[in-house]
Amino acid sequence: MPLSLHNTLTRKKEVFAPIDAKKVRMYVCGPTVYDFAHIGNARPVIVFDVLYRLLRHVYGEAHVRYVRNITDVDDKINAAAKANGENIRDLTERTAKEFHADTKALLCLEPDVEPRATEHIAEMIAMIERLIASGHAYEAEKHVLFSVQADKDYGKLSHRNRDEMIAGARVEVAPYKRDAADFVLWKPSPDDLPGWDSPWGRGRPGWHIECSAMSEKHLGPSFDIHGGGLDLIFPHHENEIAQSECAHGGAPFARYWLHNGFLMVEGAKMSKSEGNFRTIRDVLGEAPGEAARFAMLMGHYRDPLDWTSERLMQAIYGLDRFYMALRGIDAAPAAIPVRVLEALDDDLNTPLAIARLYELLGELNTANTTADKARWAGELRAGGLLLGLLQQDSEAWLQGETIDPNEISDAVVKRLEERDWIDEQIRLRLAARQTKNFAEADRIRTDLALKGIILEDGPKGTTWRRAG
RNA sequence: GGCCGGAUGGCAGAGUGGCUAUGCAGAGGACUGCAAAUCCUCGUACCCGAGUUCGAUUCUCGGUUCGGCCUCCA
Repeated sequence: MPLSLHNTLTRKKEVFAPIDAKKVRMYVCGPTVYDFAHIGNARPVIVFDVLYRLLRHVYGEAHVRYVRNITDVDDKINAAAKANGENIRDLTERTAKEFHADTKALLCLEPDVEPRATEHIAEMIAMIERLIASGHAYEAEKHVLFSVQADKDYGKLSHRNRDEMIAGARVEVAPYKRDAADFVLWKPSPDDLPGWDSPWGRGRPGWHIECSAMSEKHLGPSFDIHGGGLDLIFPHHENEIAQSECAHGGAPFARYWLHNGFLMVEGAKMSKSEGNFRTIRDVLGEAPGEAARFAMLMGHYRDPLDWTSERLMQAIYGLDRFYMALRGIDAAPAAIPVRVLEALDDDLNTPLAIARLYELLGELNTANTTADKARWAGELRAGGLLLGLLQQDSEAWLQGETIDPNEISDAVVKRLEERDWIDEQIRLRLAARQTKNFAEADRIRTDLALKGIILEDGPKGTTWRRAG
């Protein structure tokens, strides 16, 4: 079954066919680095990571190029830097670093290229000049504006026409605009804000132009997939299309547009005033990154997703079951199971893919022979691969984070001591059981349970894990 | 006001014009010194109304409701 993706451009599911199968190209709008990323920002990062993994599987790792930008020039950044009295550059560097730590914890692969807006100012200026030359943009009072009337295709992504846009009550018409729908490509910067010399004076770019300039540089004028949040369809992506296609003499920009749905927290829209604002860092304090990732993929990427503690608990419990079943089994190498691939091929149906993983779990748990167990464990591991799940060691998941012996710290020493202590308790309990002193054995079990350690007696001896 | 997307059992969440989703929770059973894990068995479903059809949760229309976007804001 071929890979099919829902294309916002046509509002239909279409079979995916890249321009060049040897060079599949994807661009995803990345973060504006002014503060910790929130859990809503994590959604596209995880979703498109799954798509990236899938594309690499289908076309080969060397034949996929994934570009995700970092917006490091923006009015929100300027405002945030002013608010904390921080140097703008320091703020963007620090925030970008935190973002990388977050994505790593969420088990996302790094994009092939992560261009920054401030490093592509020259490309943006060049593109703006081309737009002016071709009559699609004009200068007015040190601003450069894109002329919507000059683009007959304007509105094809969001499916709205110019009149409908003007009908919106919230349009504010700047006096220098020829048309209310025109948007800024370049605007003047005062001395206390970031700015670059340009043919129109010292200034900074408008929001949309960076993606057009960076995608052109790193992927070429036409490429395969462009992704981002649903809220970016209009105006951001619509304007990107306008800029790029007009700058490229009408050559089609991205062919498949993918948009992930919105995220709510505990049934309500996430906002600082509601008190339910949740950063990725907050979530990582509540659960391991793999659980957050699993929780995110439990919903289909285009549907709204309600981020609740209940969902996170279910994800943790689900991973507990998978890793418990995989524990102690030497998984046989396996290809990605067809049933999982099929689910993902159908417009990234991750909830169905997860259901298929549960089917494999059932097979594993009911397998009778060592060979069968090895086989199903292998399929399960392989099935988790494209989802970025089930790749770690079972003990590491069940007993807490892995301990890096190279990292000597009080915390690590304490954890190692705790492990020795637990092993000792298990030995004592075993001795008690052998003399049928069950009261003592149960006392040890209860004692550990109170500390969140669950003992499990198996045919090969007693193992332990932390309670979810 | 305009454009768009949802609505499935207690919860999460797939899918289909007639036939088991899957997971959690719940009920019963097996196994077990206890526990954990696992296995087996069992309820409860497709927002409302009309239409198309032999038959609709699945298609069409209308309604209700939730959510998103409507210009510098992820």
